[in-house]
Amino acid sequence: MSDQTRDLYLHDPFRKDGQISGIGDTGFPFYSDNSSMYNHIGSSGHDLHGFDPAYMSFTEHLYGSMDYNTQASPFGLSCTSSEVFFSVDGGQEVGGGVGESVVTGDHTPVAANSSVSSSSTEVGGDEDSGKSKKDREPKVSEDGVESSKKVIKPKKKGEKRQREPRFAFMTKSEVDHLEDGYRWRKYGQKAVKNSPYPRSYYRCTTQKCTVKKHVERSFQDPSVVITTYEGQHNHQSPATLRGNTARLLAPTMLASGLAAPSFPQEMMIQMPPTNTQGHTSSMYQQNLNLPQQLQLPDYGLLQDIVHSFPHNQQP
DNA sequence: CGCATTTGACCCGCGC
DNA sequence: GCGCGGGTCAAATGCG
Repeated sequence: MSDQTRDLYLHDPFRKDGQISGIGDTGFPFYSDNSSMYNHIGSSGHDLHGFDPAYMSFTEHLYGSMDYNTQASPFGLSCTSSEVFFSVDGGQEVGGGVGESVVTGDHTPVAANSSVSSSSTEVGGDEDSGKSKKDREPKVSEDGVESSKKVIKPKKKGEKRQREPRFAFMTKSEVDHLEDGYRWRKYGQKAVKNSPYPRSYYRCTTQKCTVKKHVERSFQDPSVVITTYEGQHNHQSPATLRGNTARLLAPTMLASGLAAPSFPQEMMIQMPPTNTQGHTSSMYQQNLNLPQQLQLPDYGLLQDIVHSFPHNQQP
């Protein structure tokens, strides 16, 4: 292959339809809307500089309006500081798919733009999306003997597997699995190509909740954990039920523009300051992938944040 | 004992 | 069509 850098992107969990999303030097994969307002970021080479302002705005707003004492952090993660890089895969089909990827120096991950073109409009599906493999049934031979191996569930042809909207963000943390107020069960782990660190797959343990997330560590910057959420909780966070109601932003909402938010508001609820496990999580906002017609519900903070970004998405 | 994690195998989509 | 990589399943195992 011509360039090694490209190889780094191969493990991009967001890669879809052959398109590779950009990744910063931490290997963080981002979907980004090519038509988004951050394209300039992607083309500035060492983009930290180019992106910094937006990044600062984002975090500043976060902490400006958030009760920092609660150690609240976006996404309800127990983090103490917050540099957050996150990206959303809203599943919106975006015209023109020229992706740009950026590699930056040092360990500051930087957004890279690429086309999102997330194939299937991910939003369309309800809870069943992404479950195409779910209905596996034990293979039973004609005489009723179950074959040892797993089986294929009947699935309609041409029925493309749909995915829930996803968003990802990076967190500087020593622990892989960040506490976010929900209960998760790990259901798989896979080695990530070109990375010494495995990716872990978690599923919300609440019944009927189909939210999943994967967590992997950046191989470029092992201190950075990349968390990708997929789906929408249909229940309240256990933390919430325990009486914690500090509100946080929903990245989802940022992502949104989506027909339906990927996450309920509960997602923004902060849980108790649980960062006792050594997260130093600073979260890096890497790439905000805002749809053009961003419709912001009444999430004041969110609006602030959004407004802090360059305004070239105005019609 | 019940629940969570580990882990190898399998399925699927995609690129070649 | 084949191979690869991502994602998921489920039996085995571990733990409180």
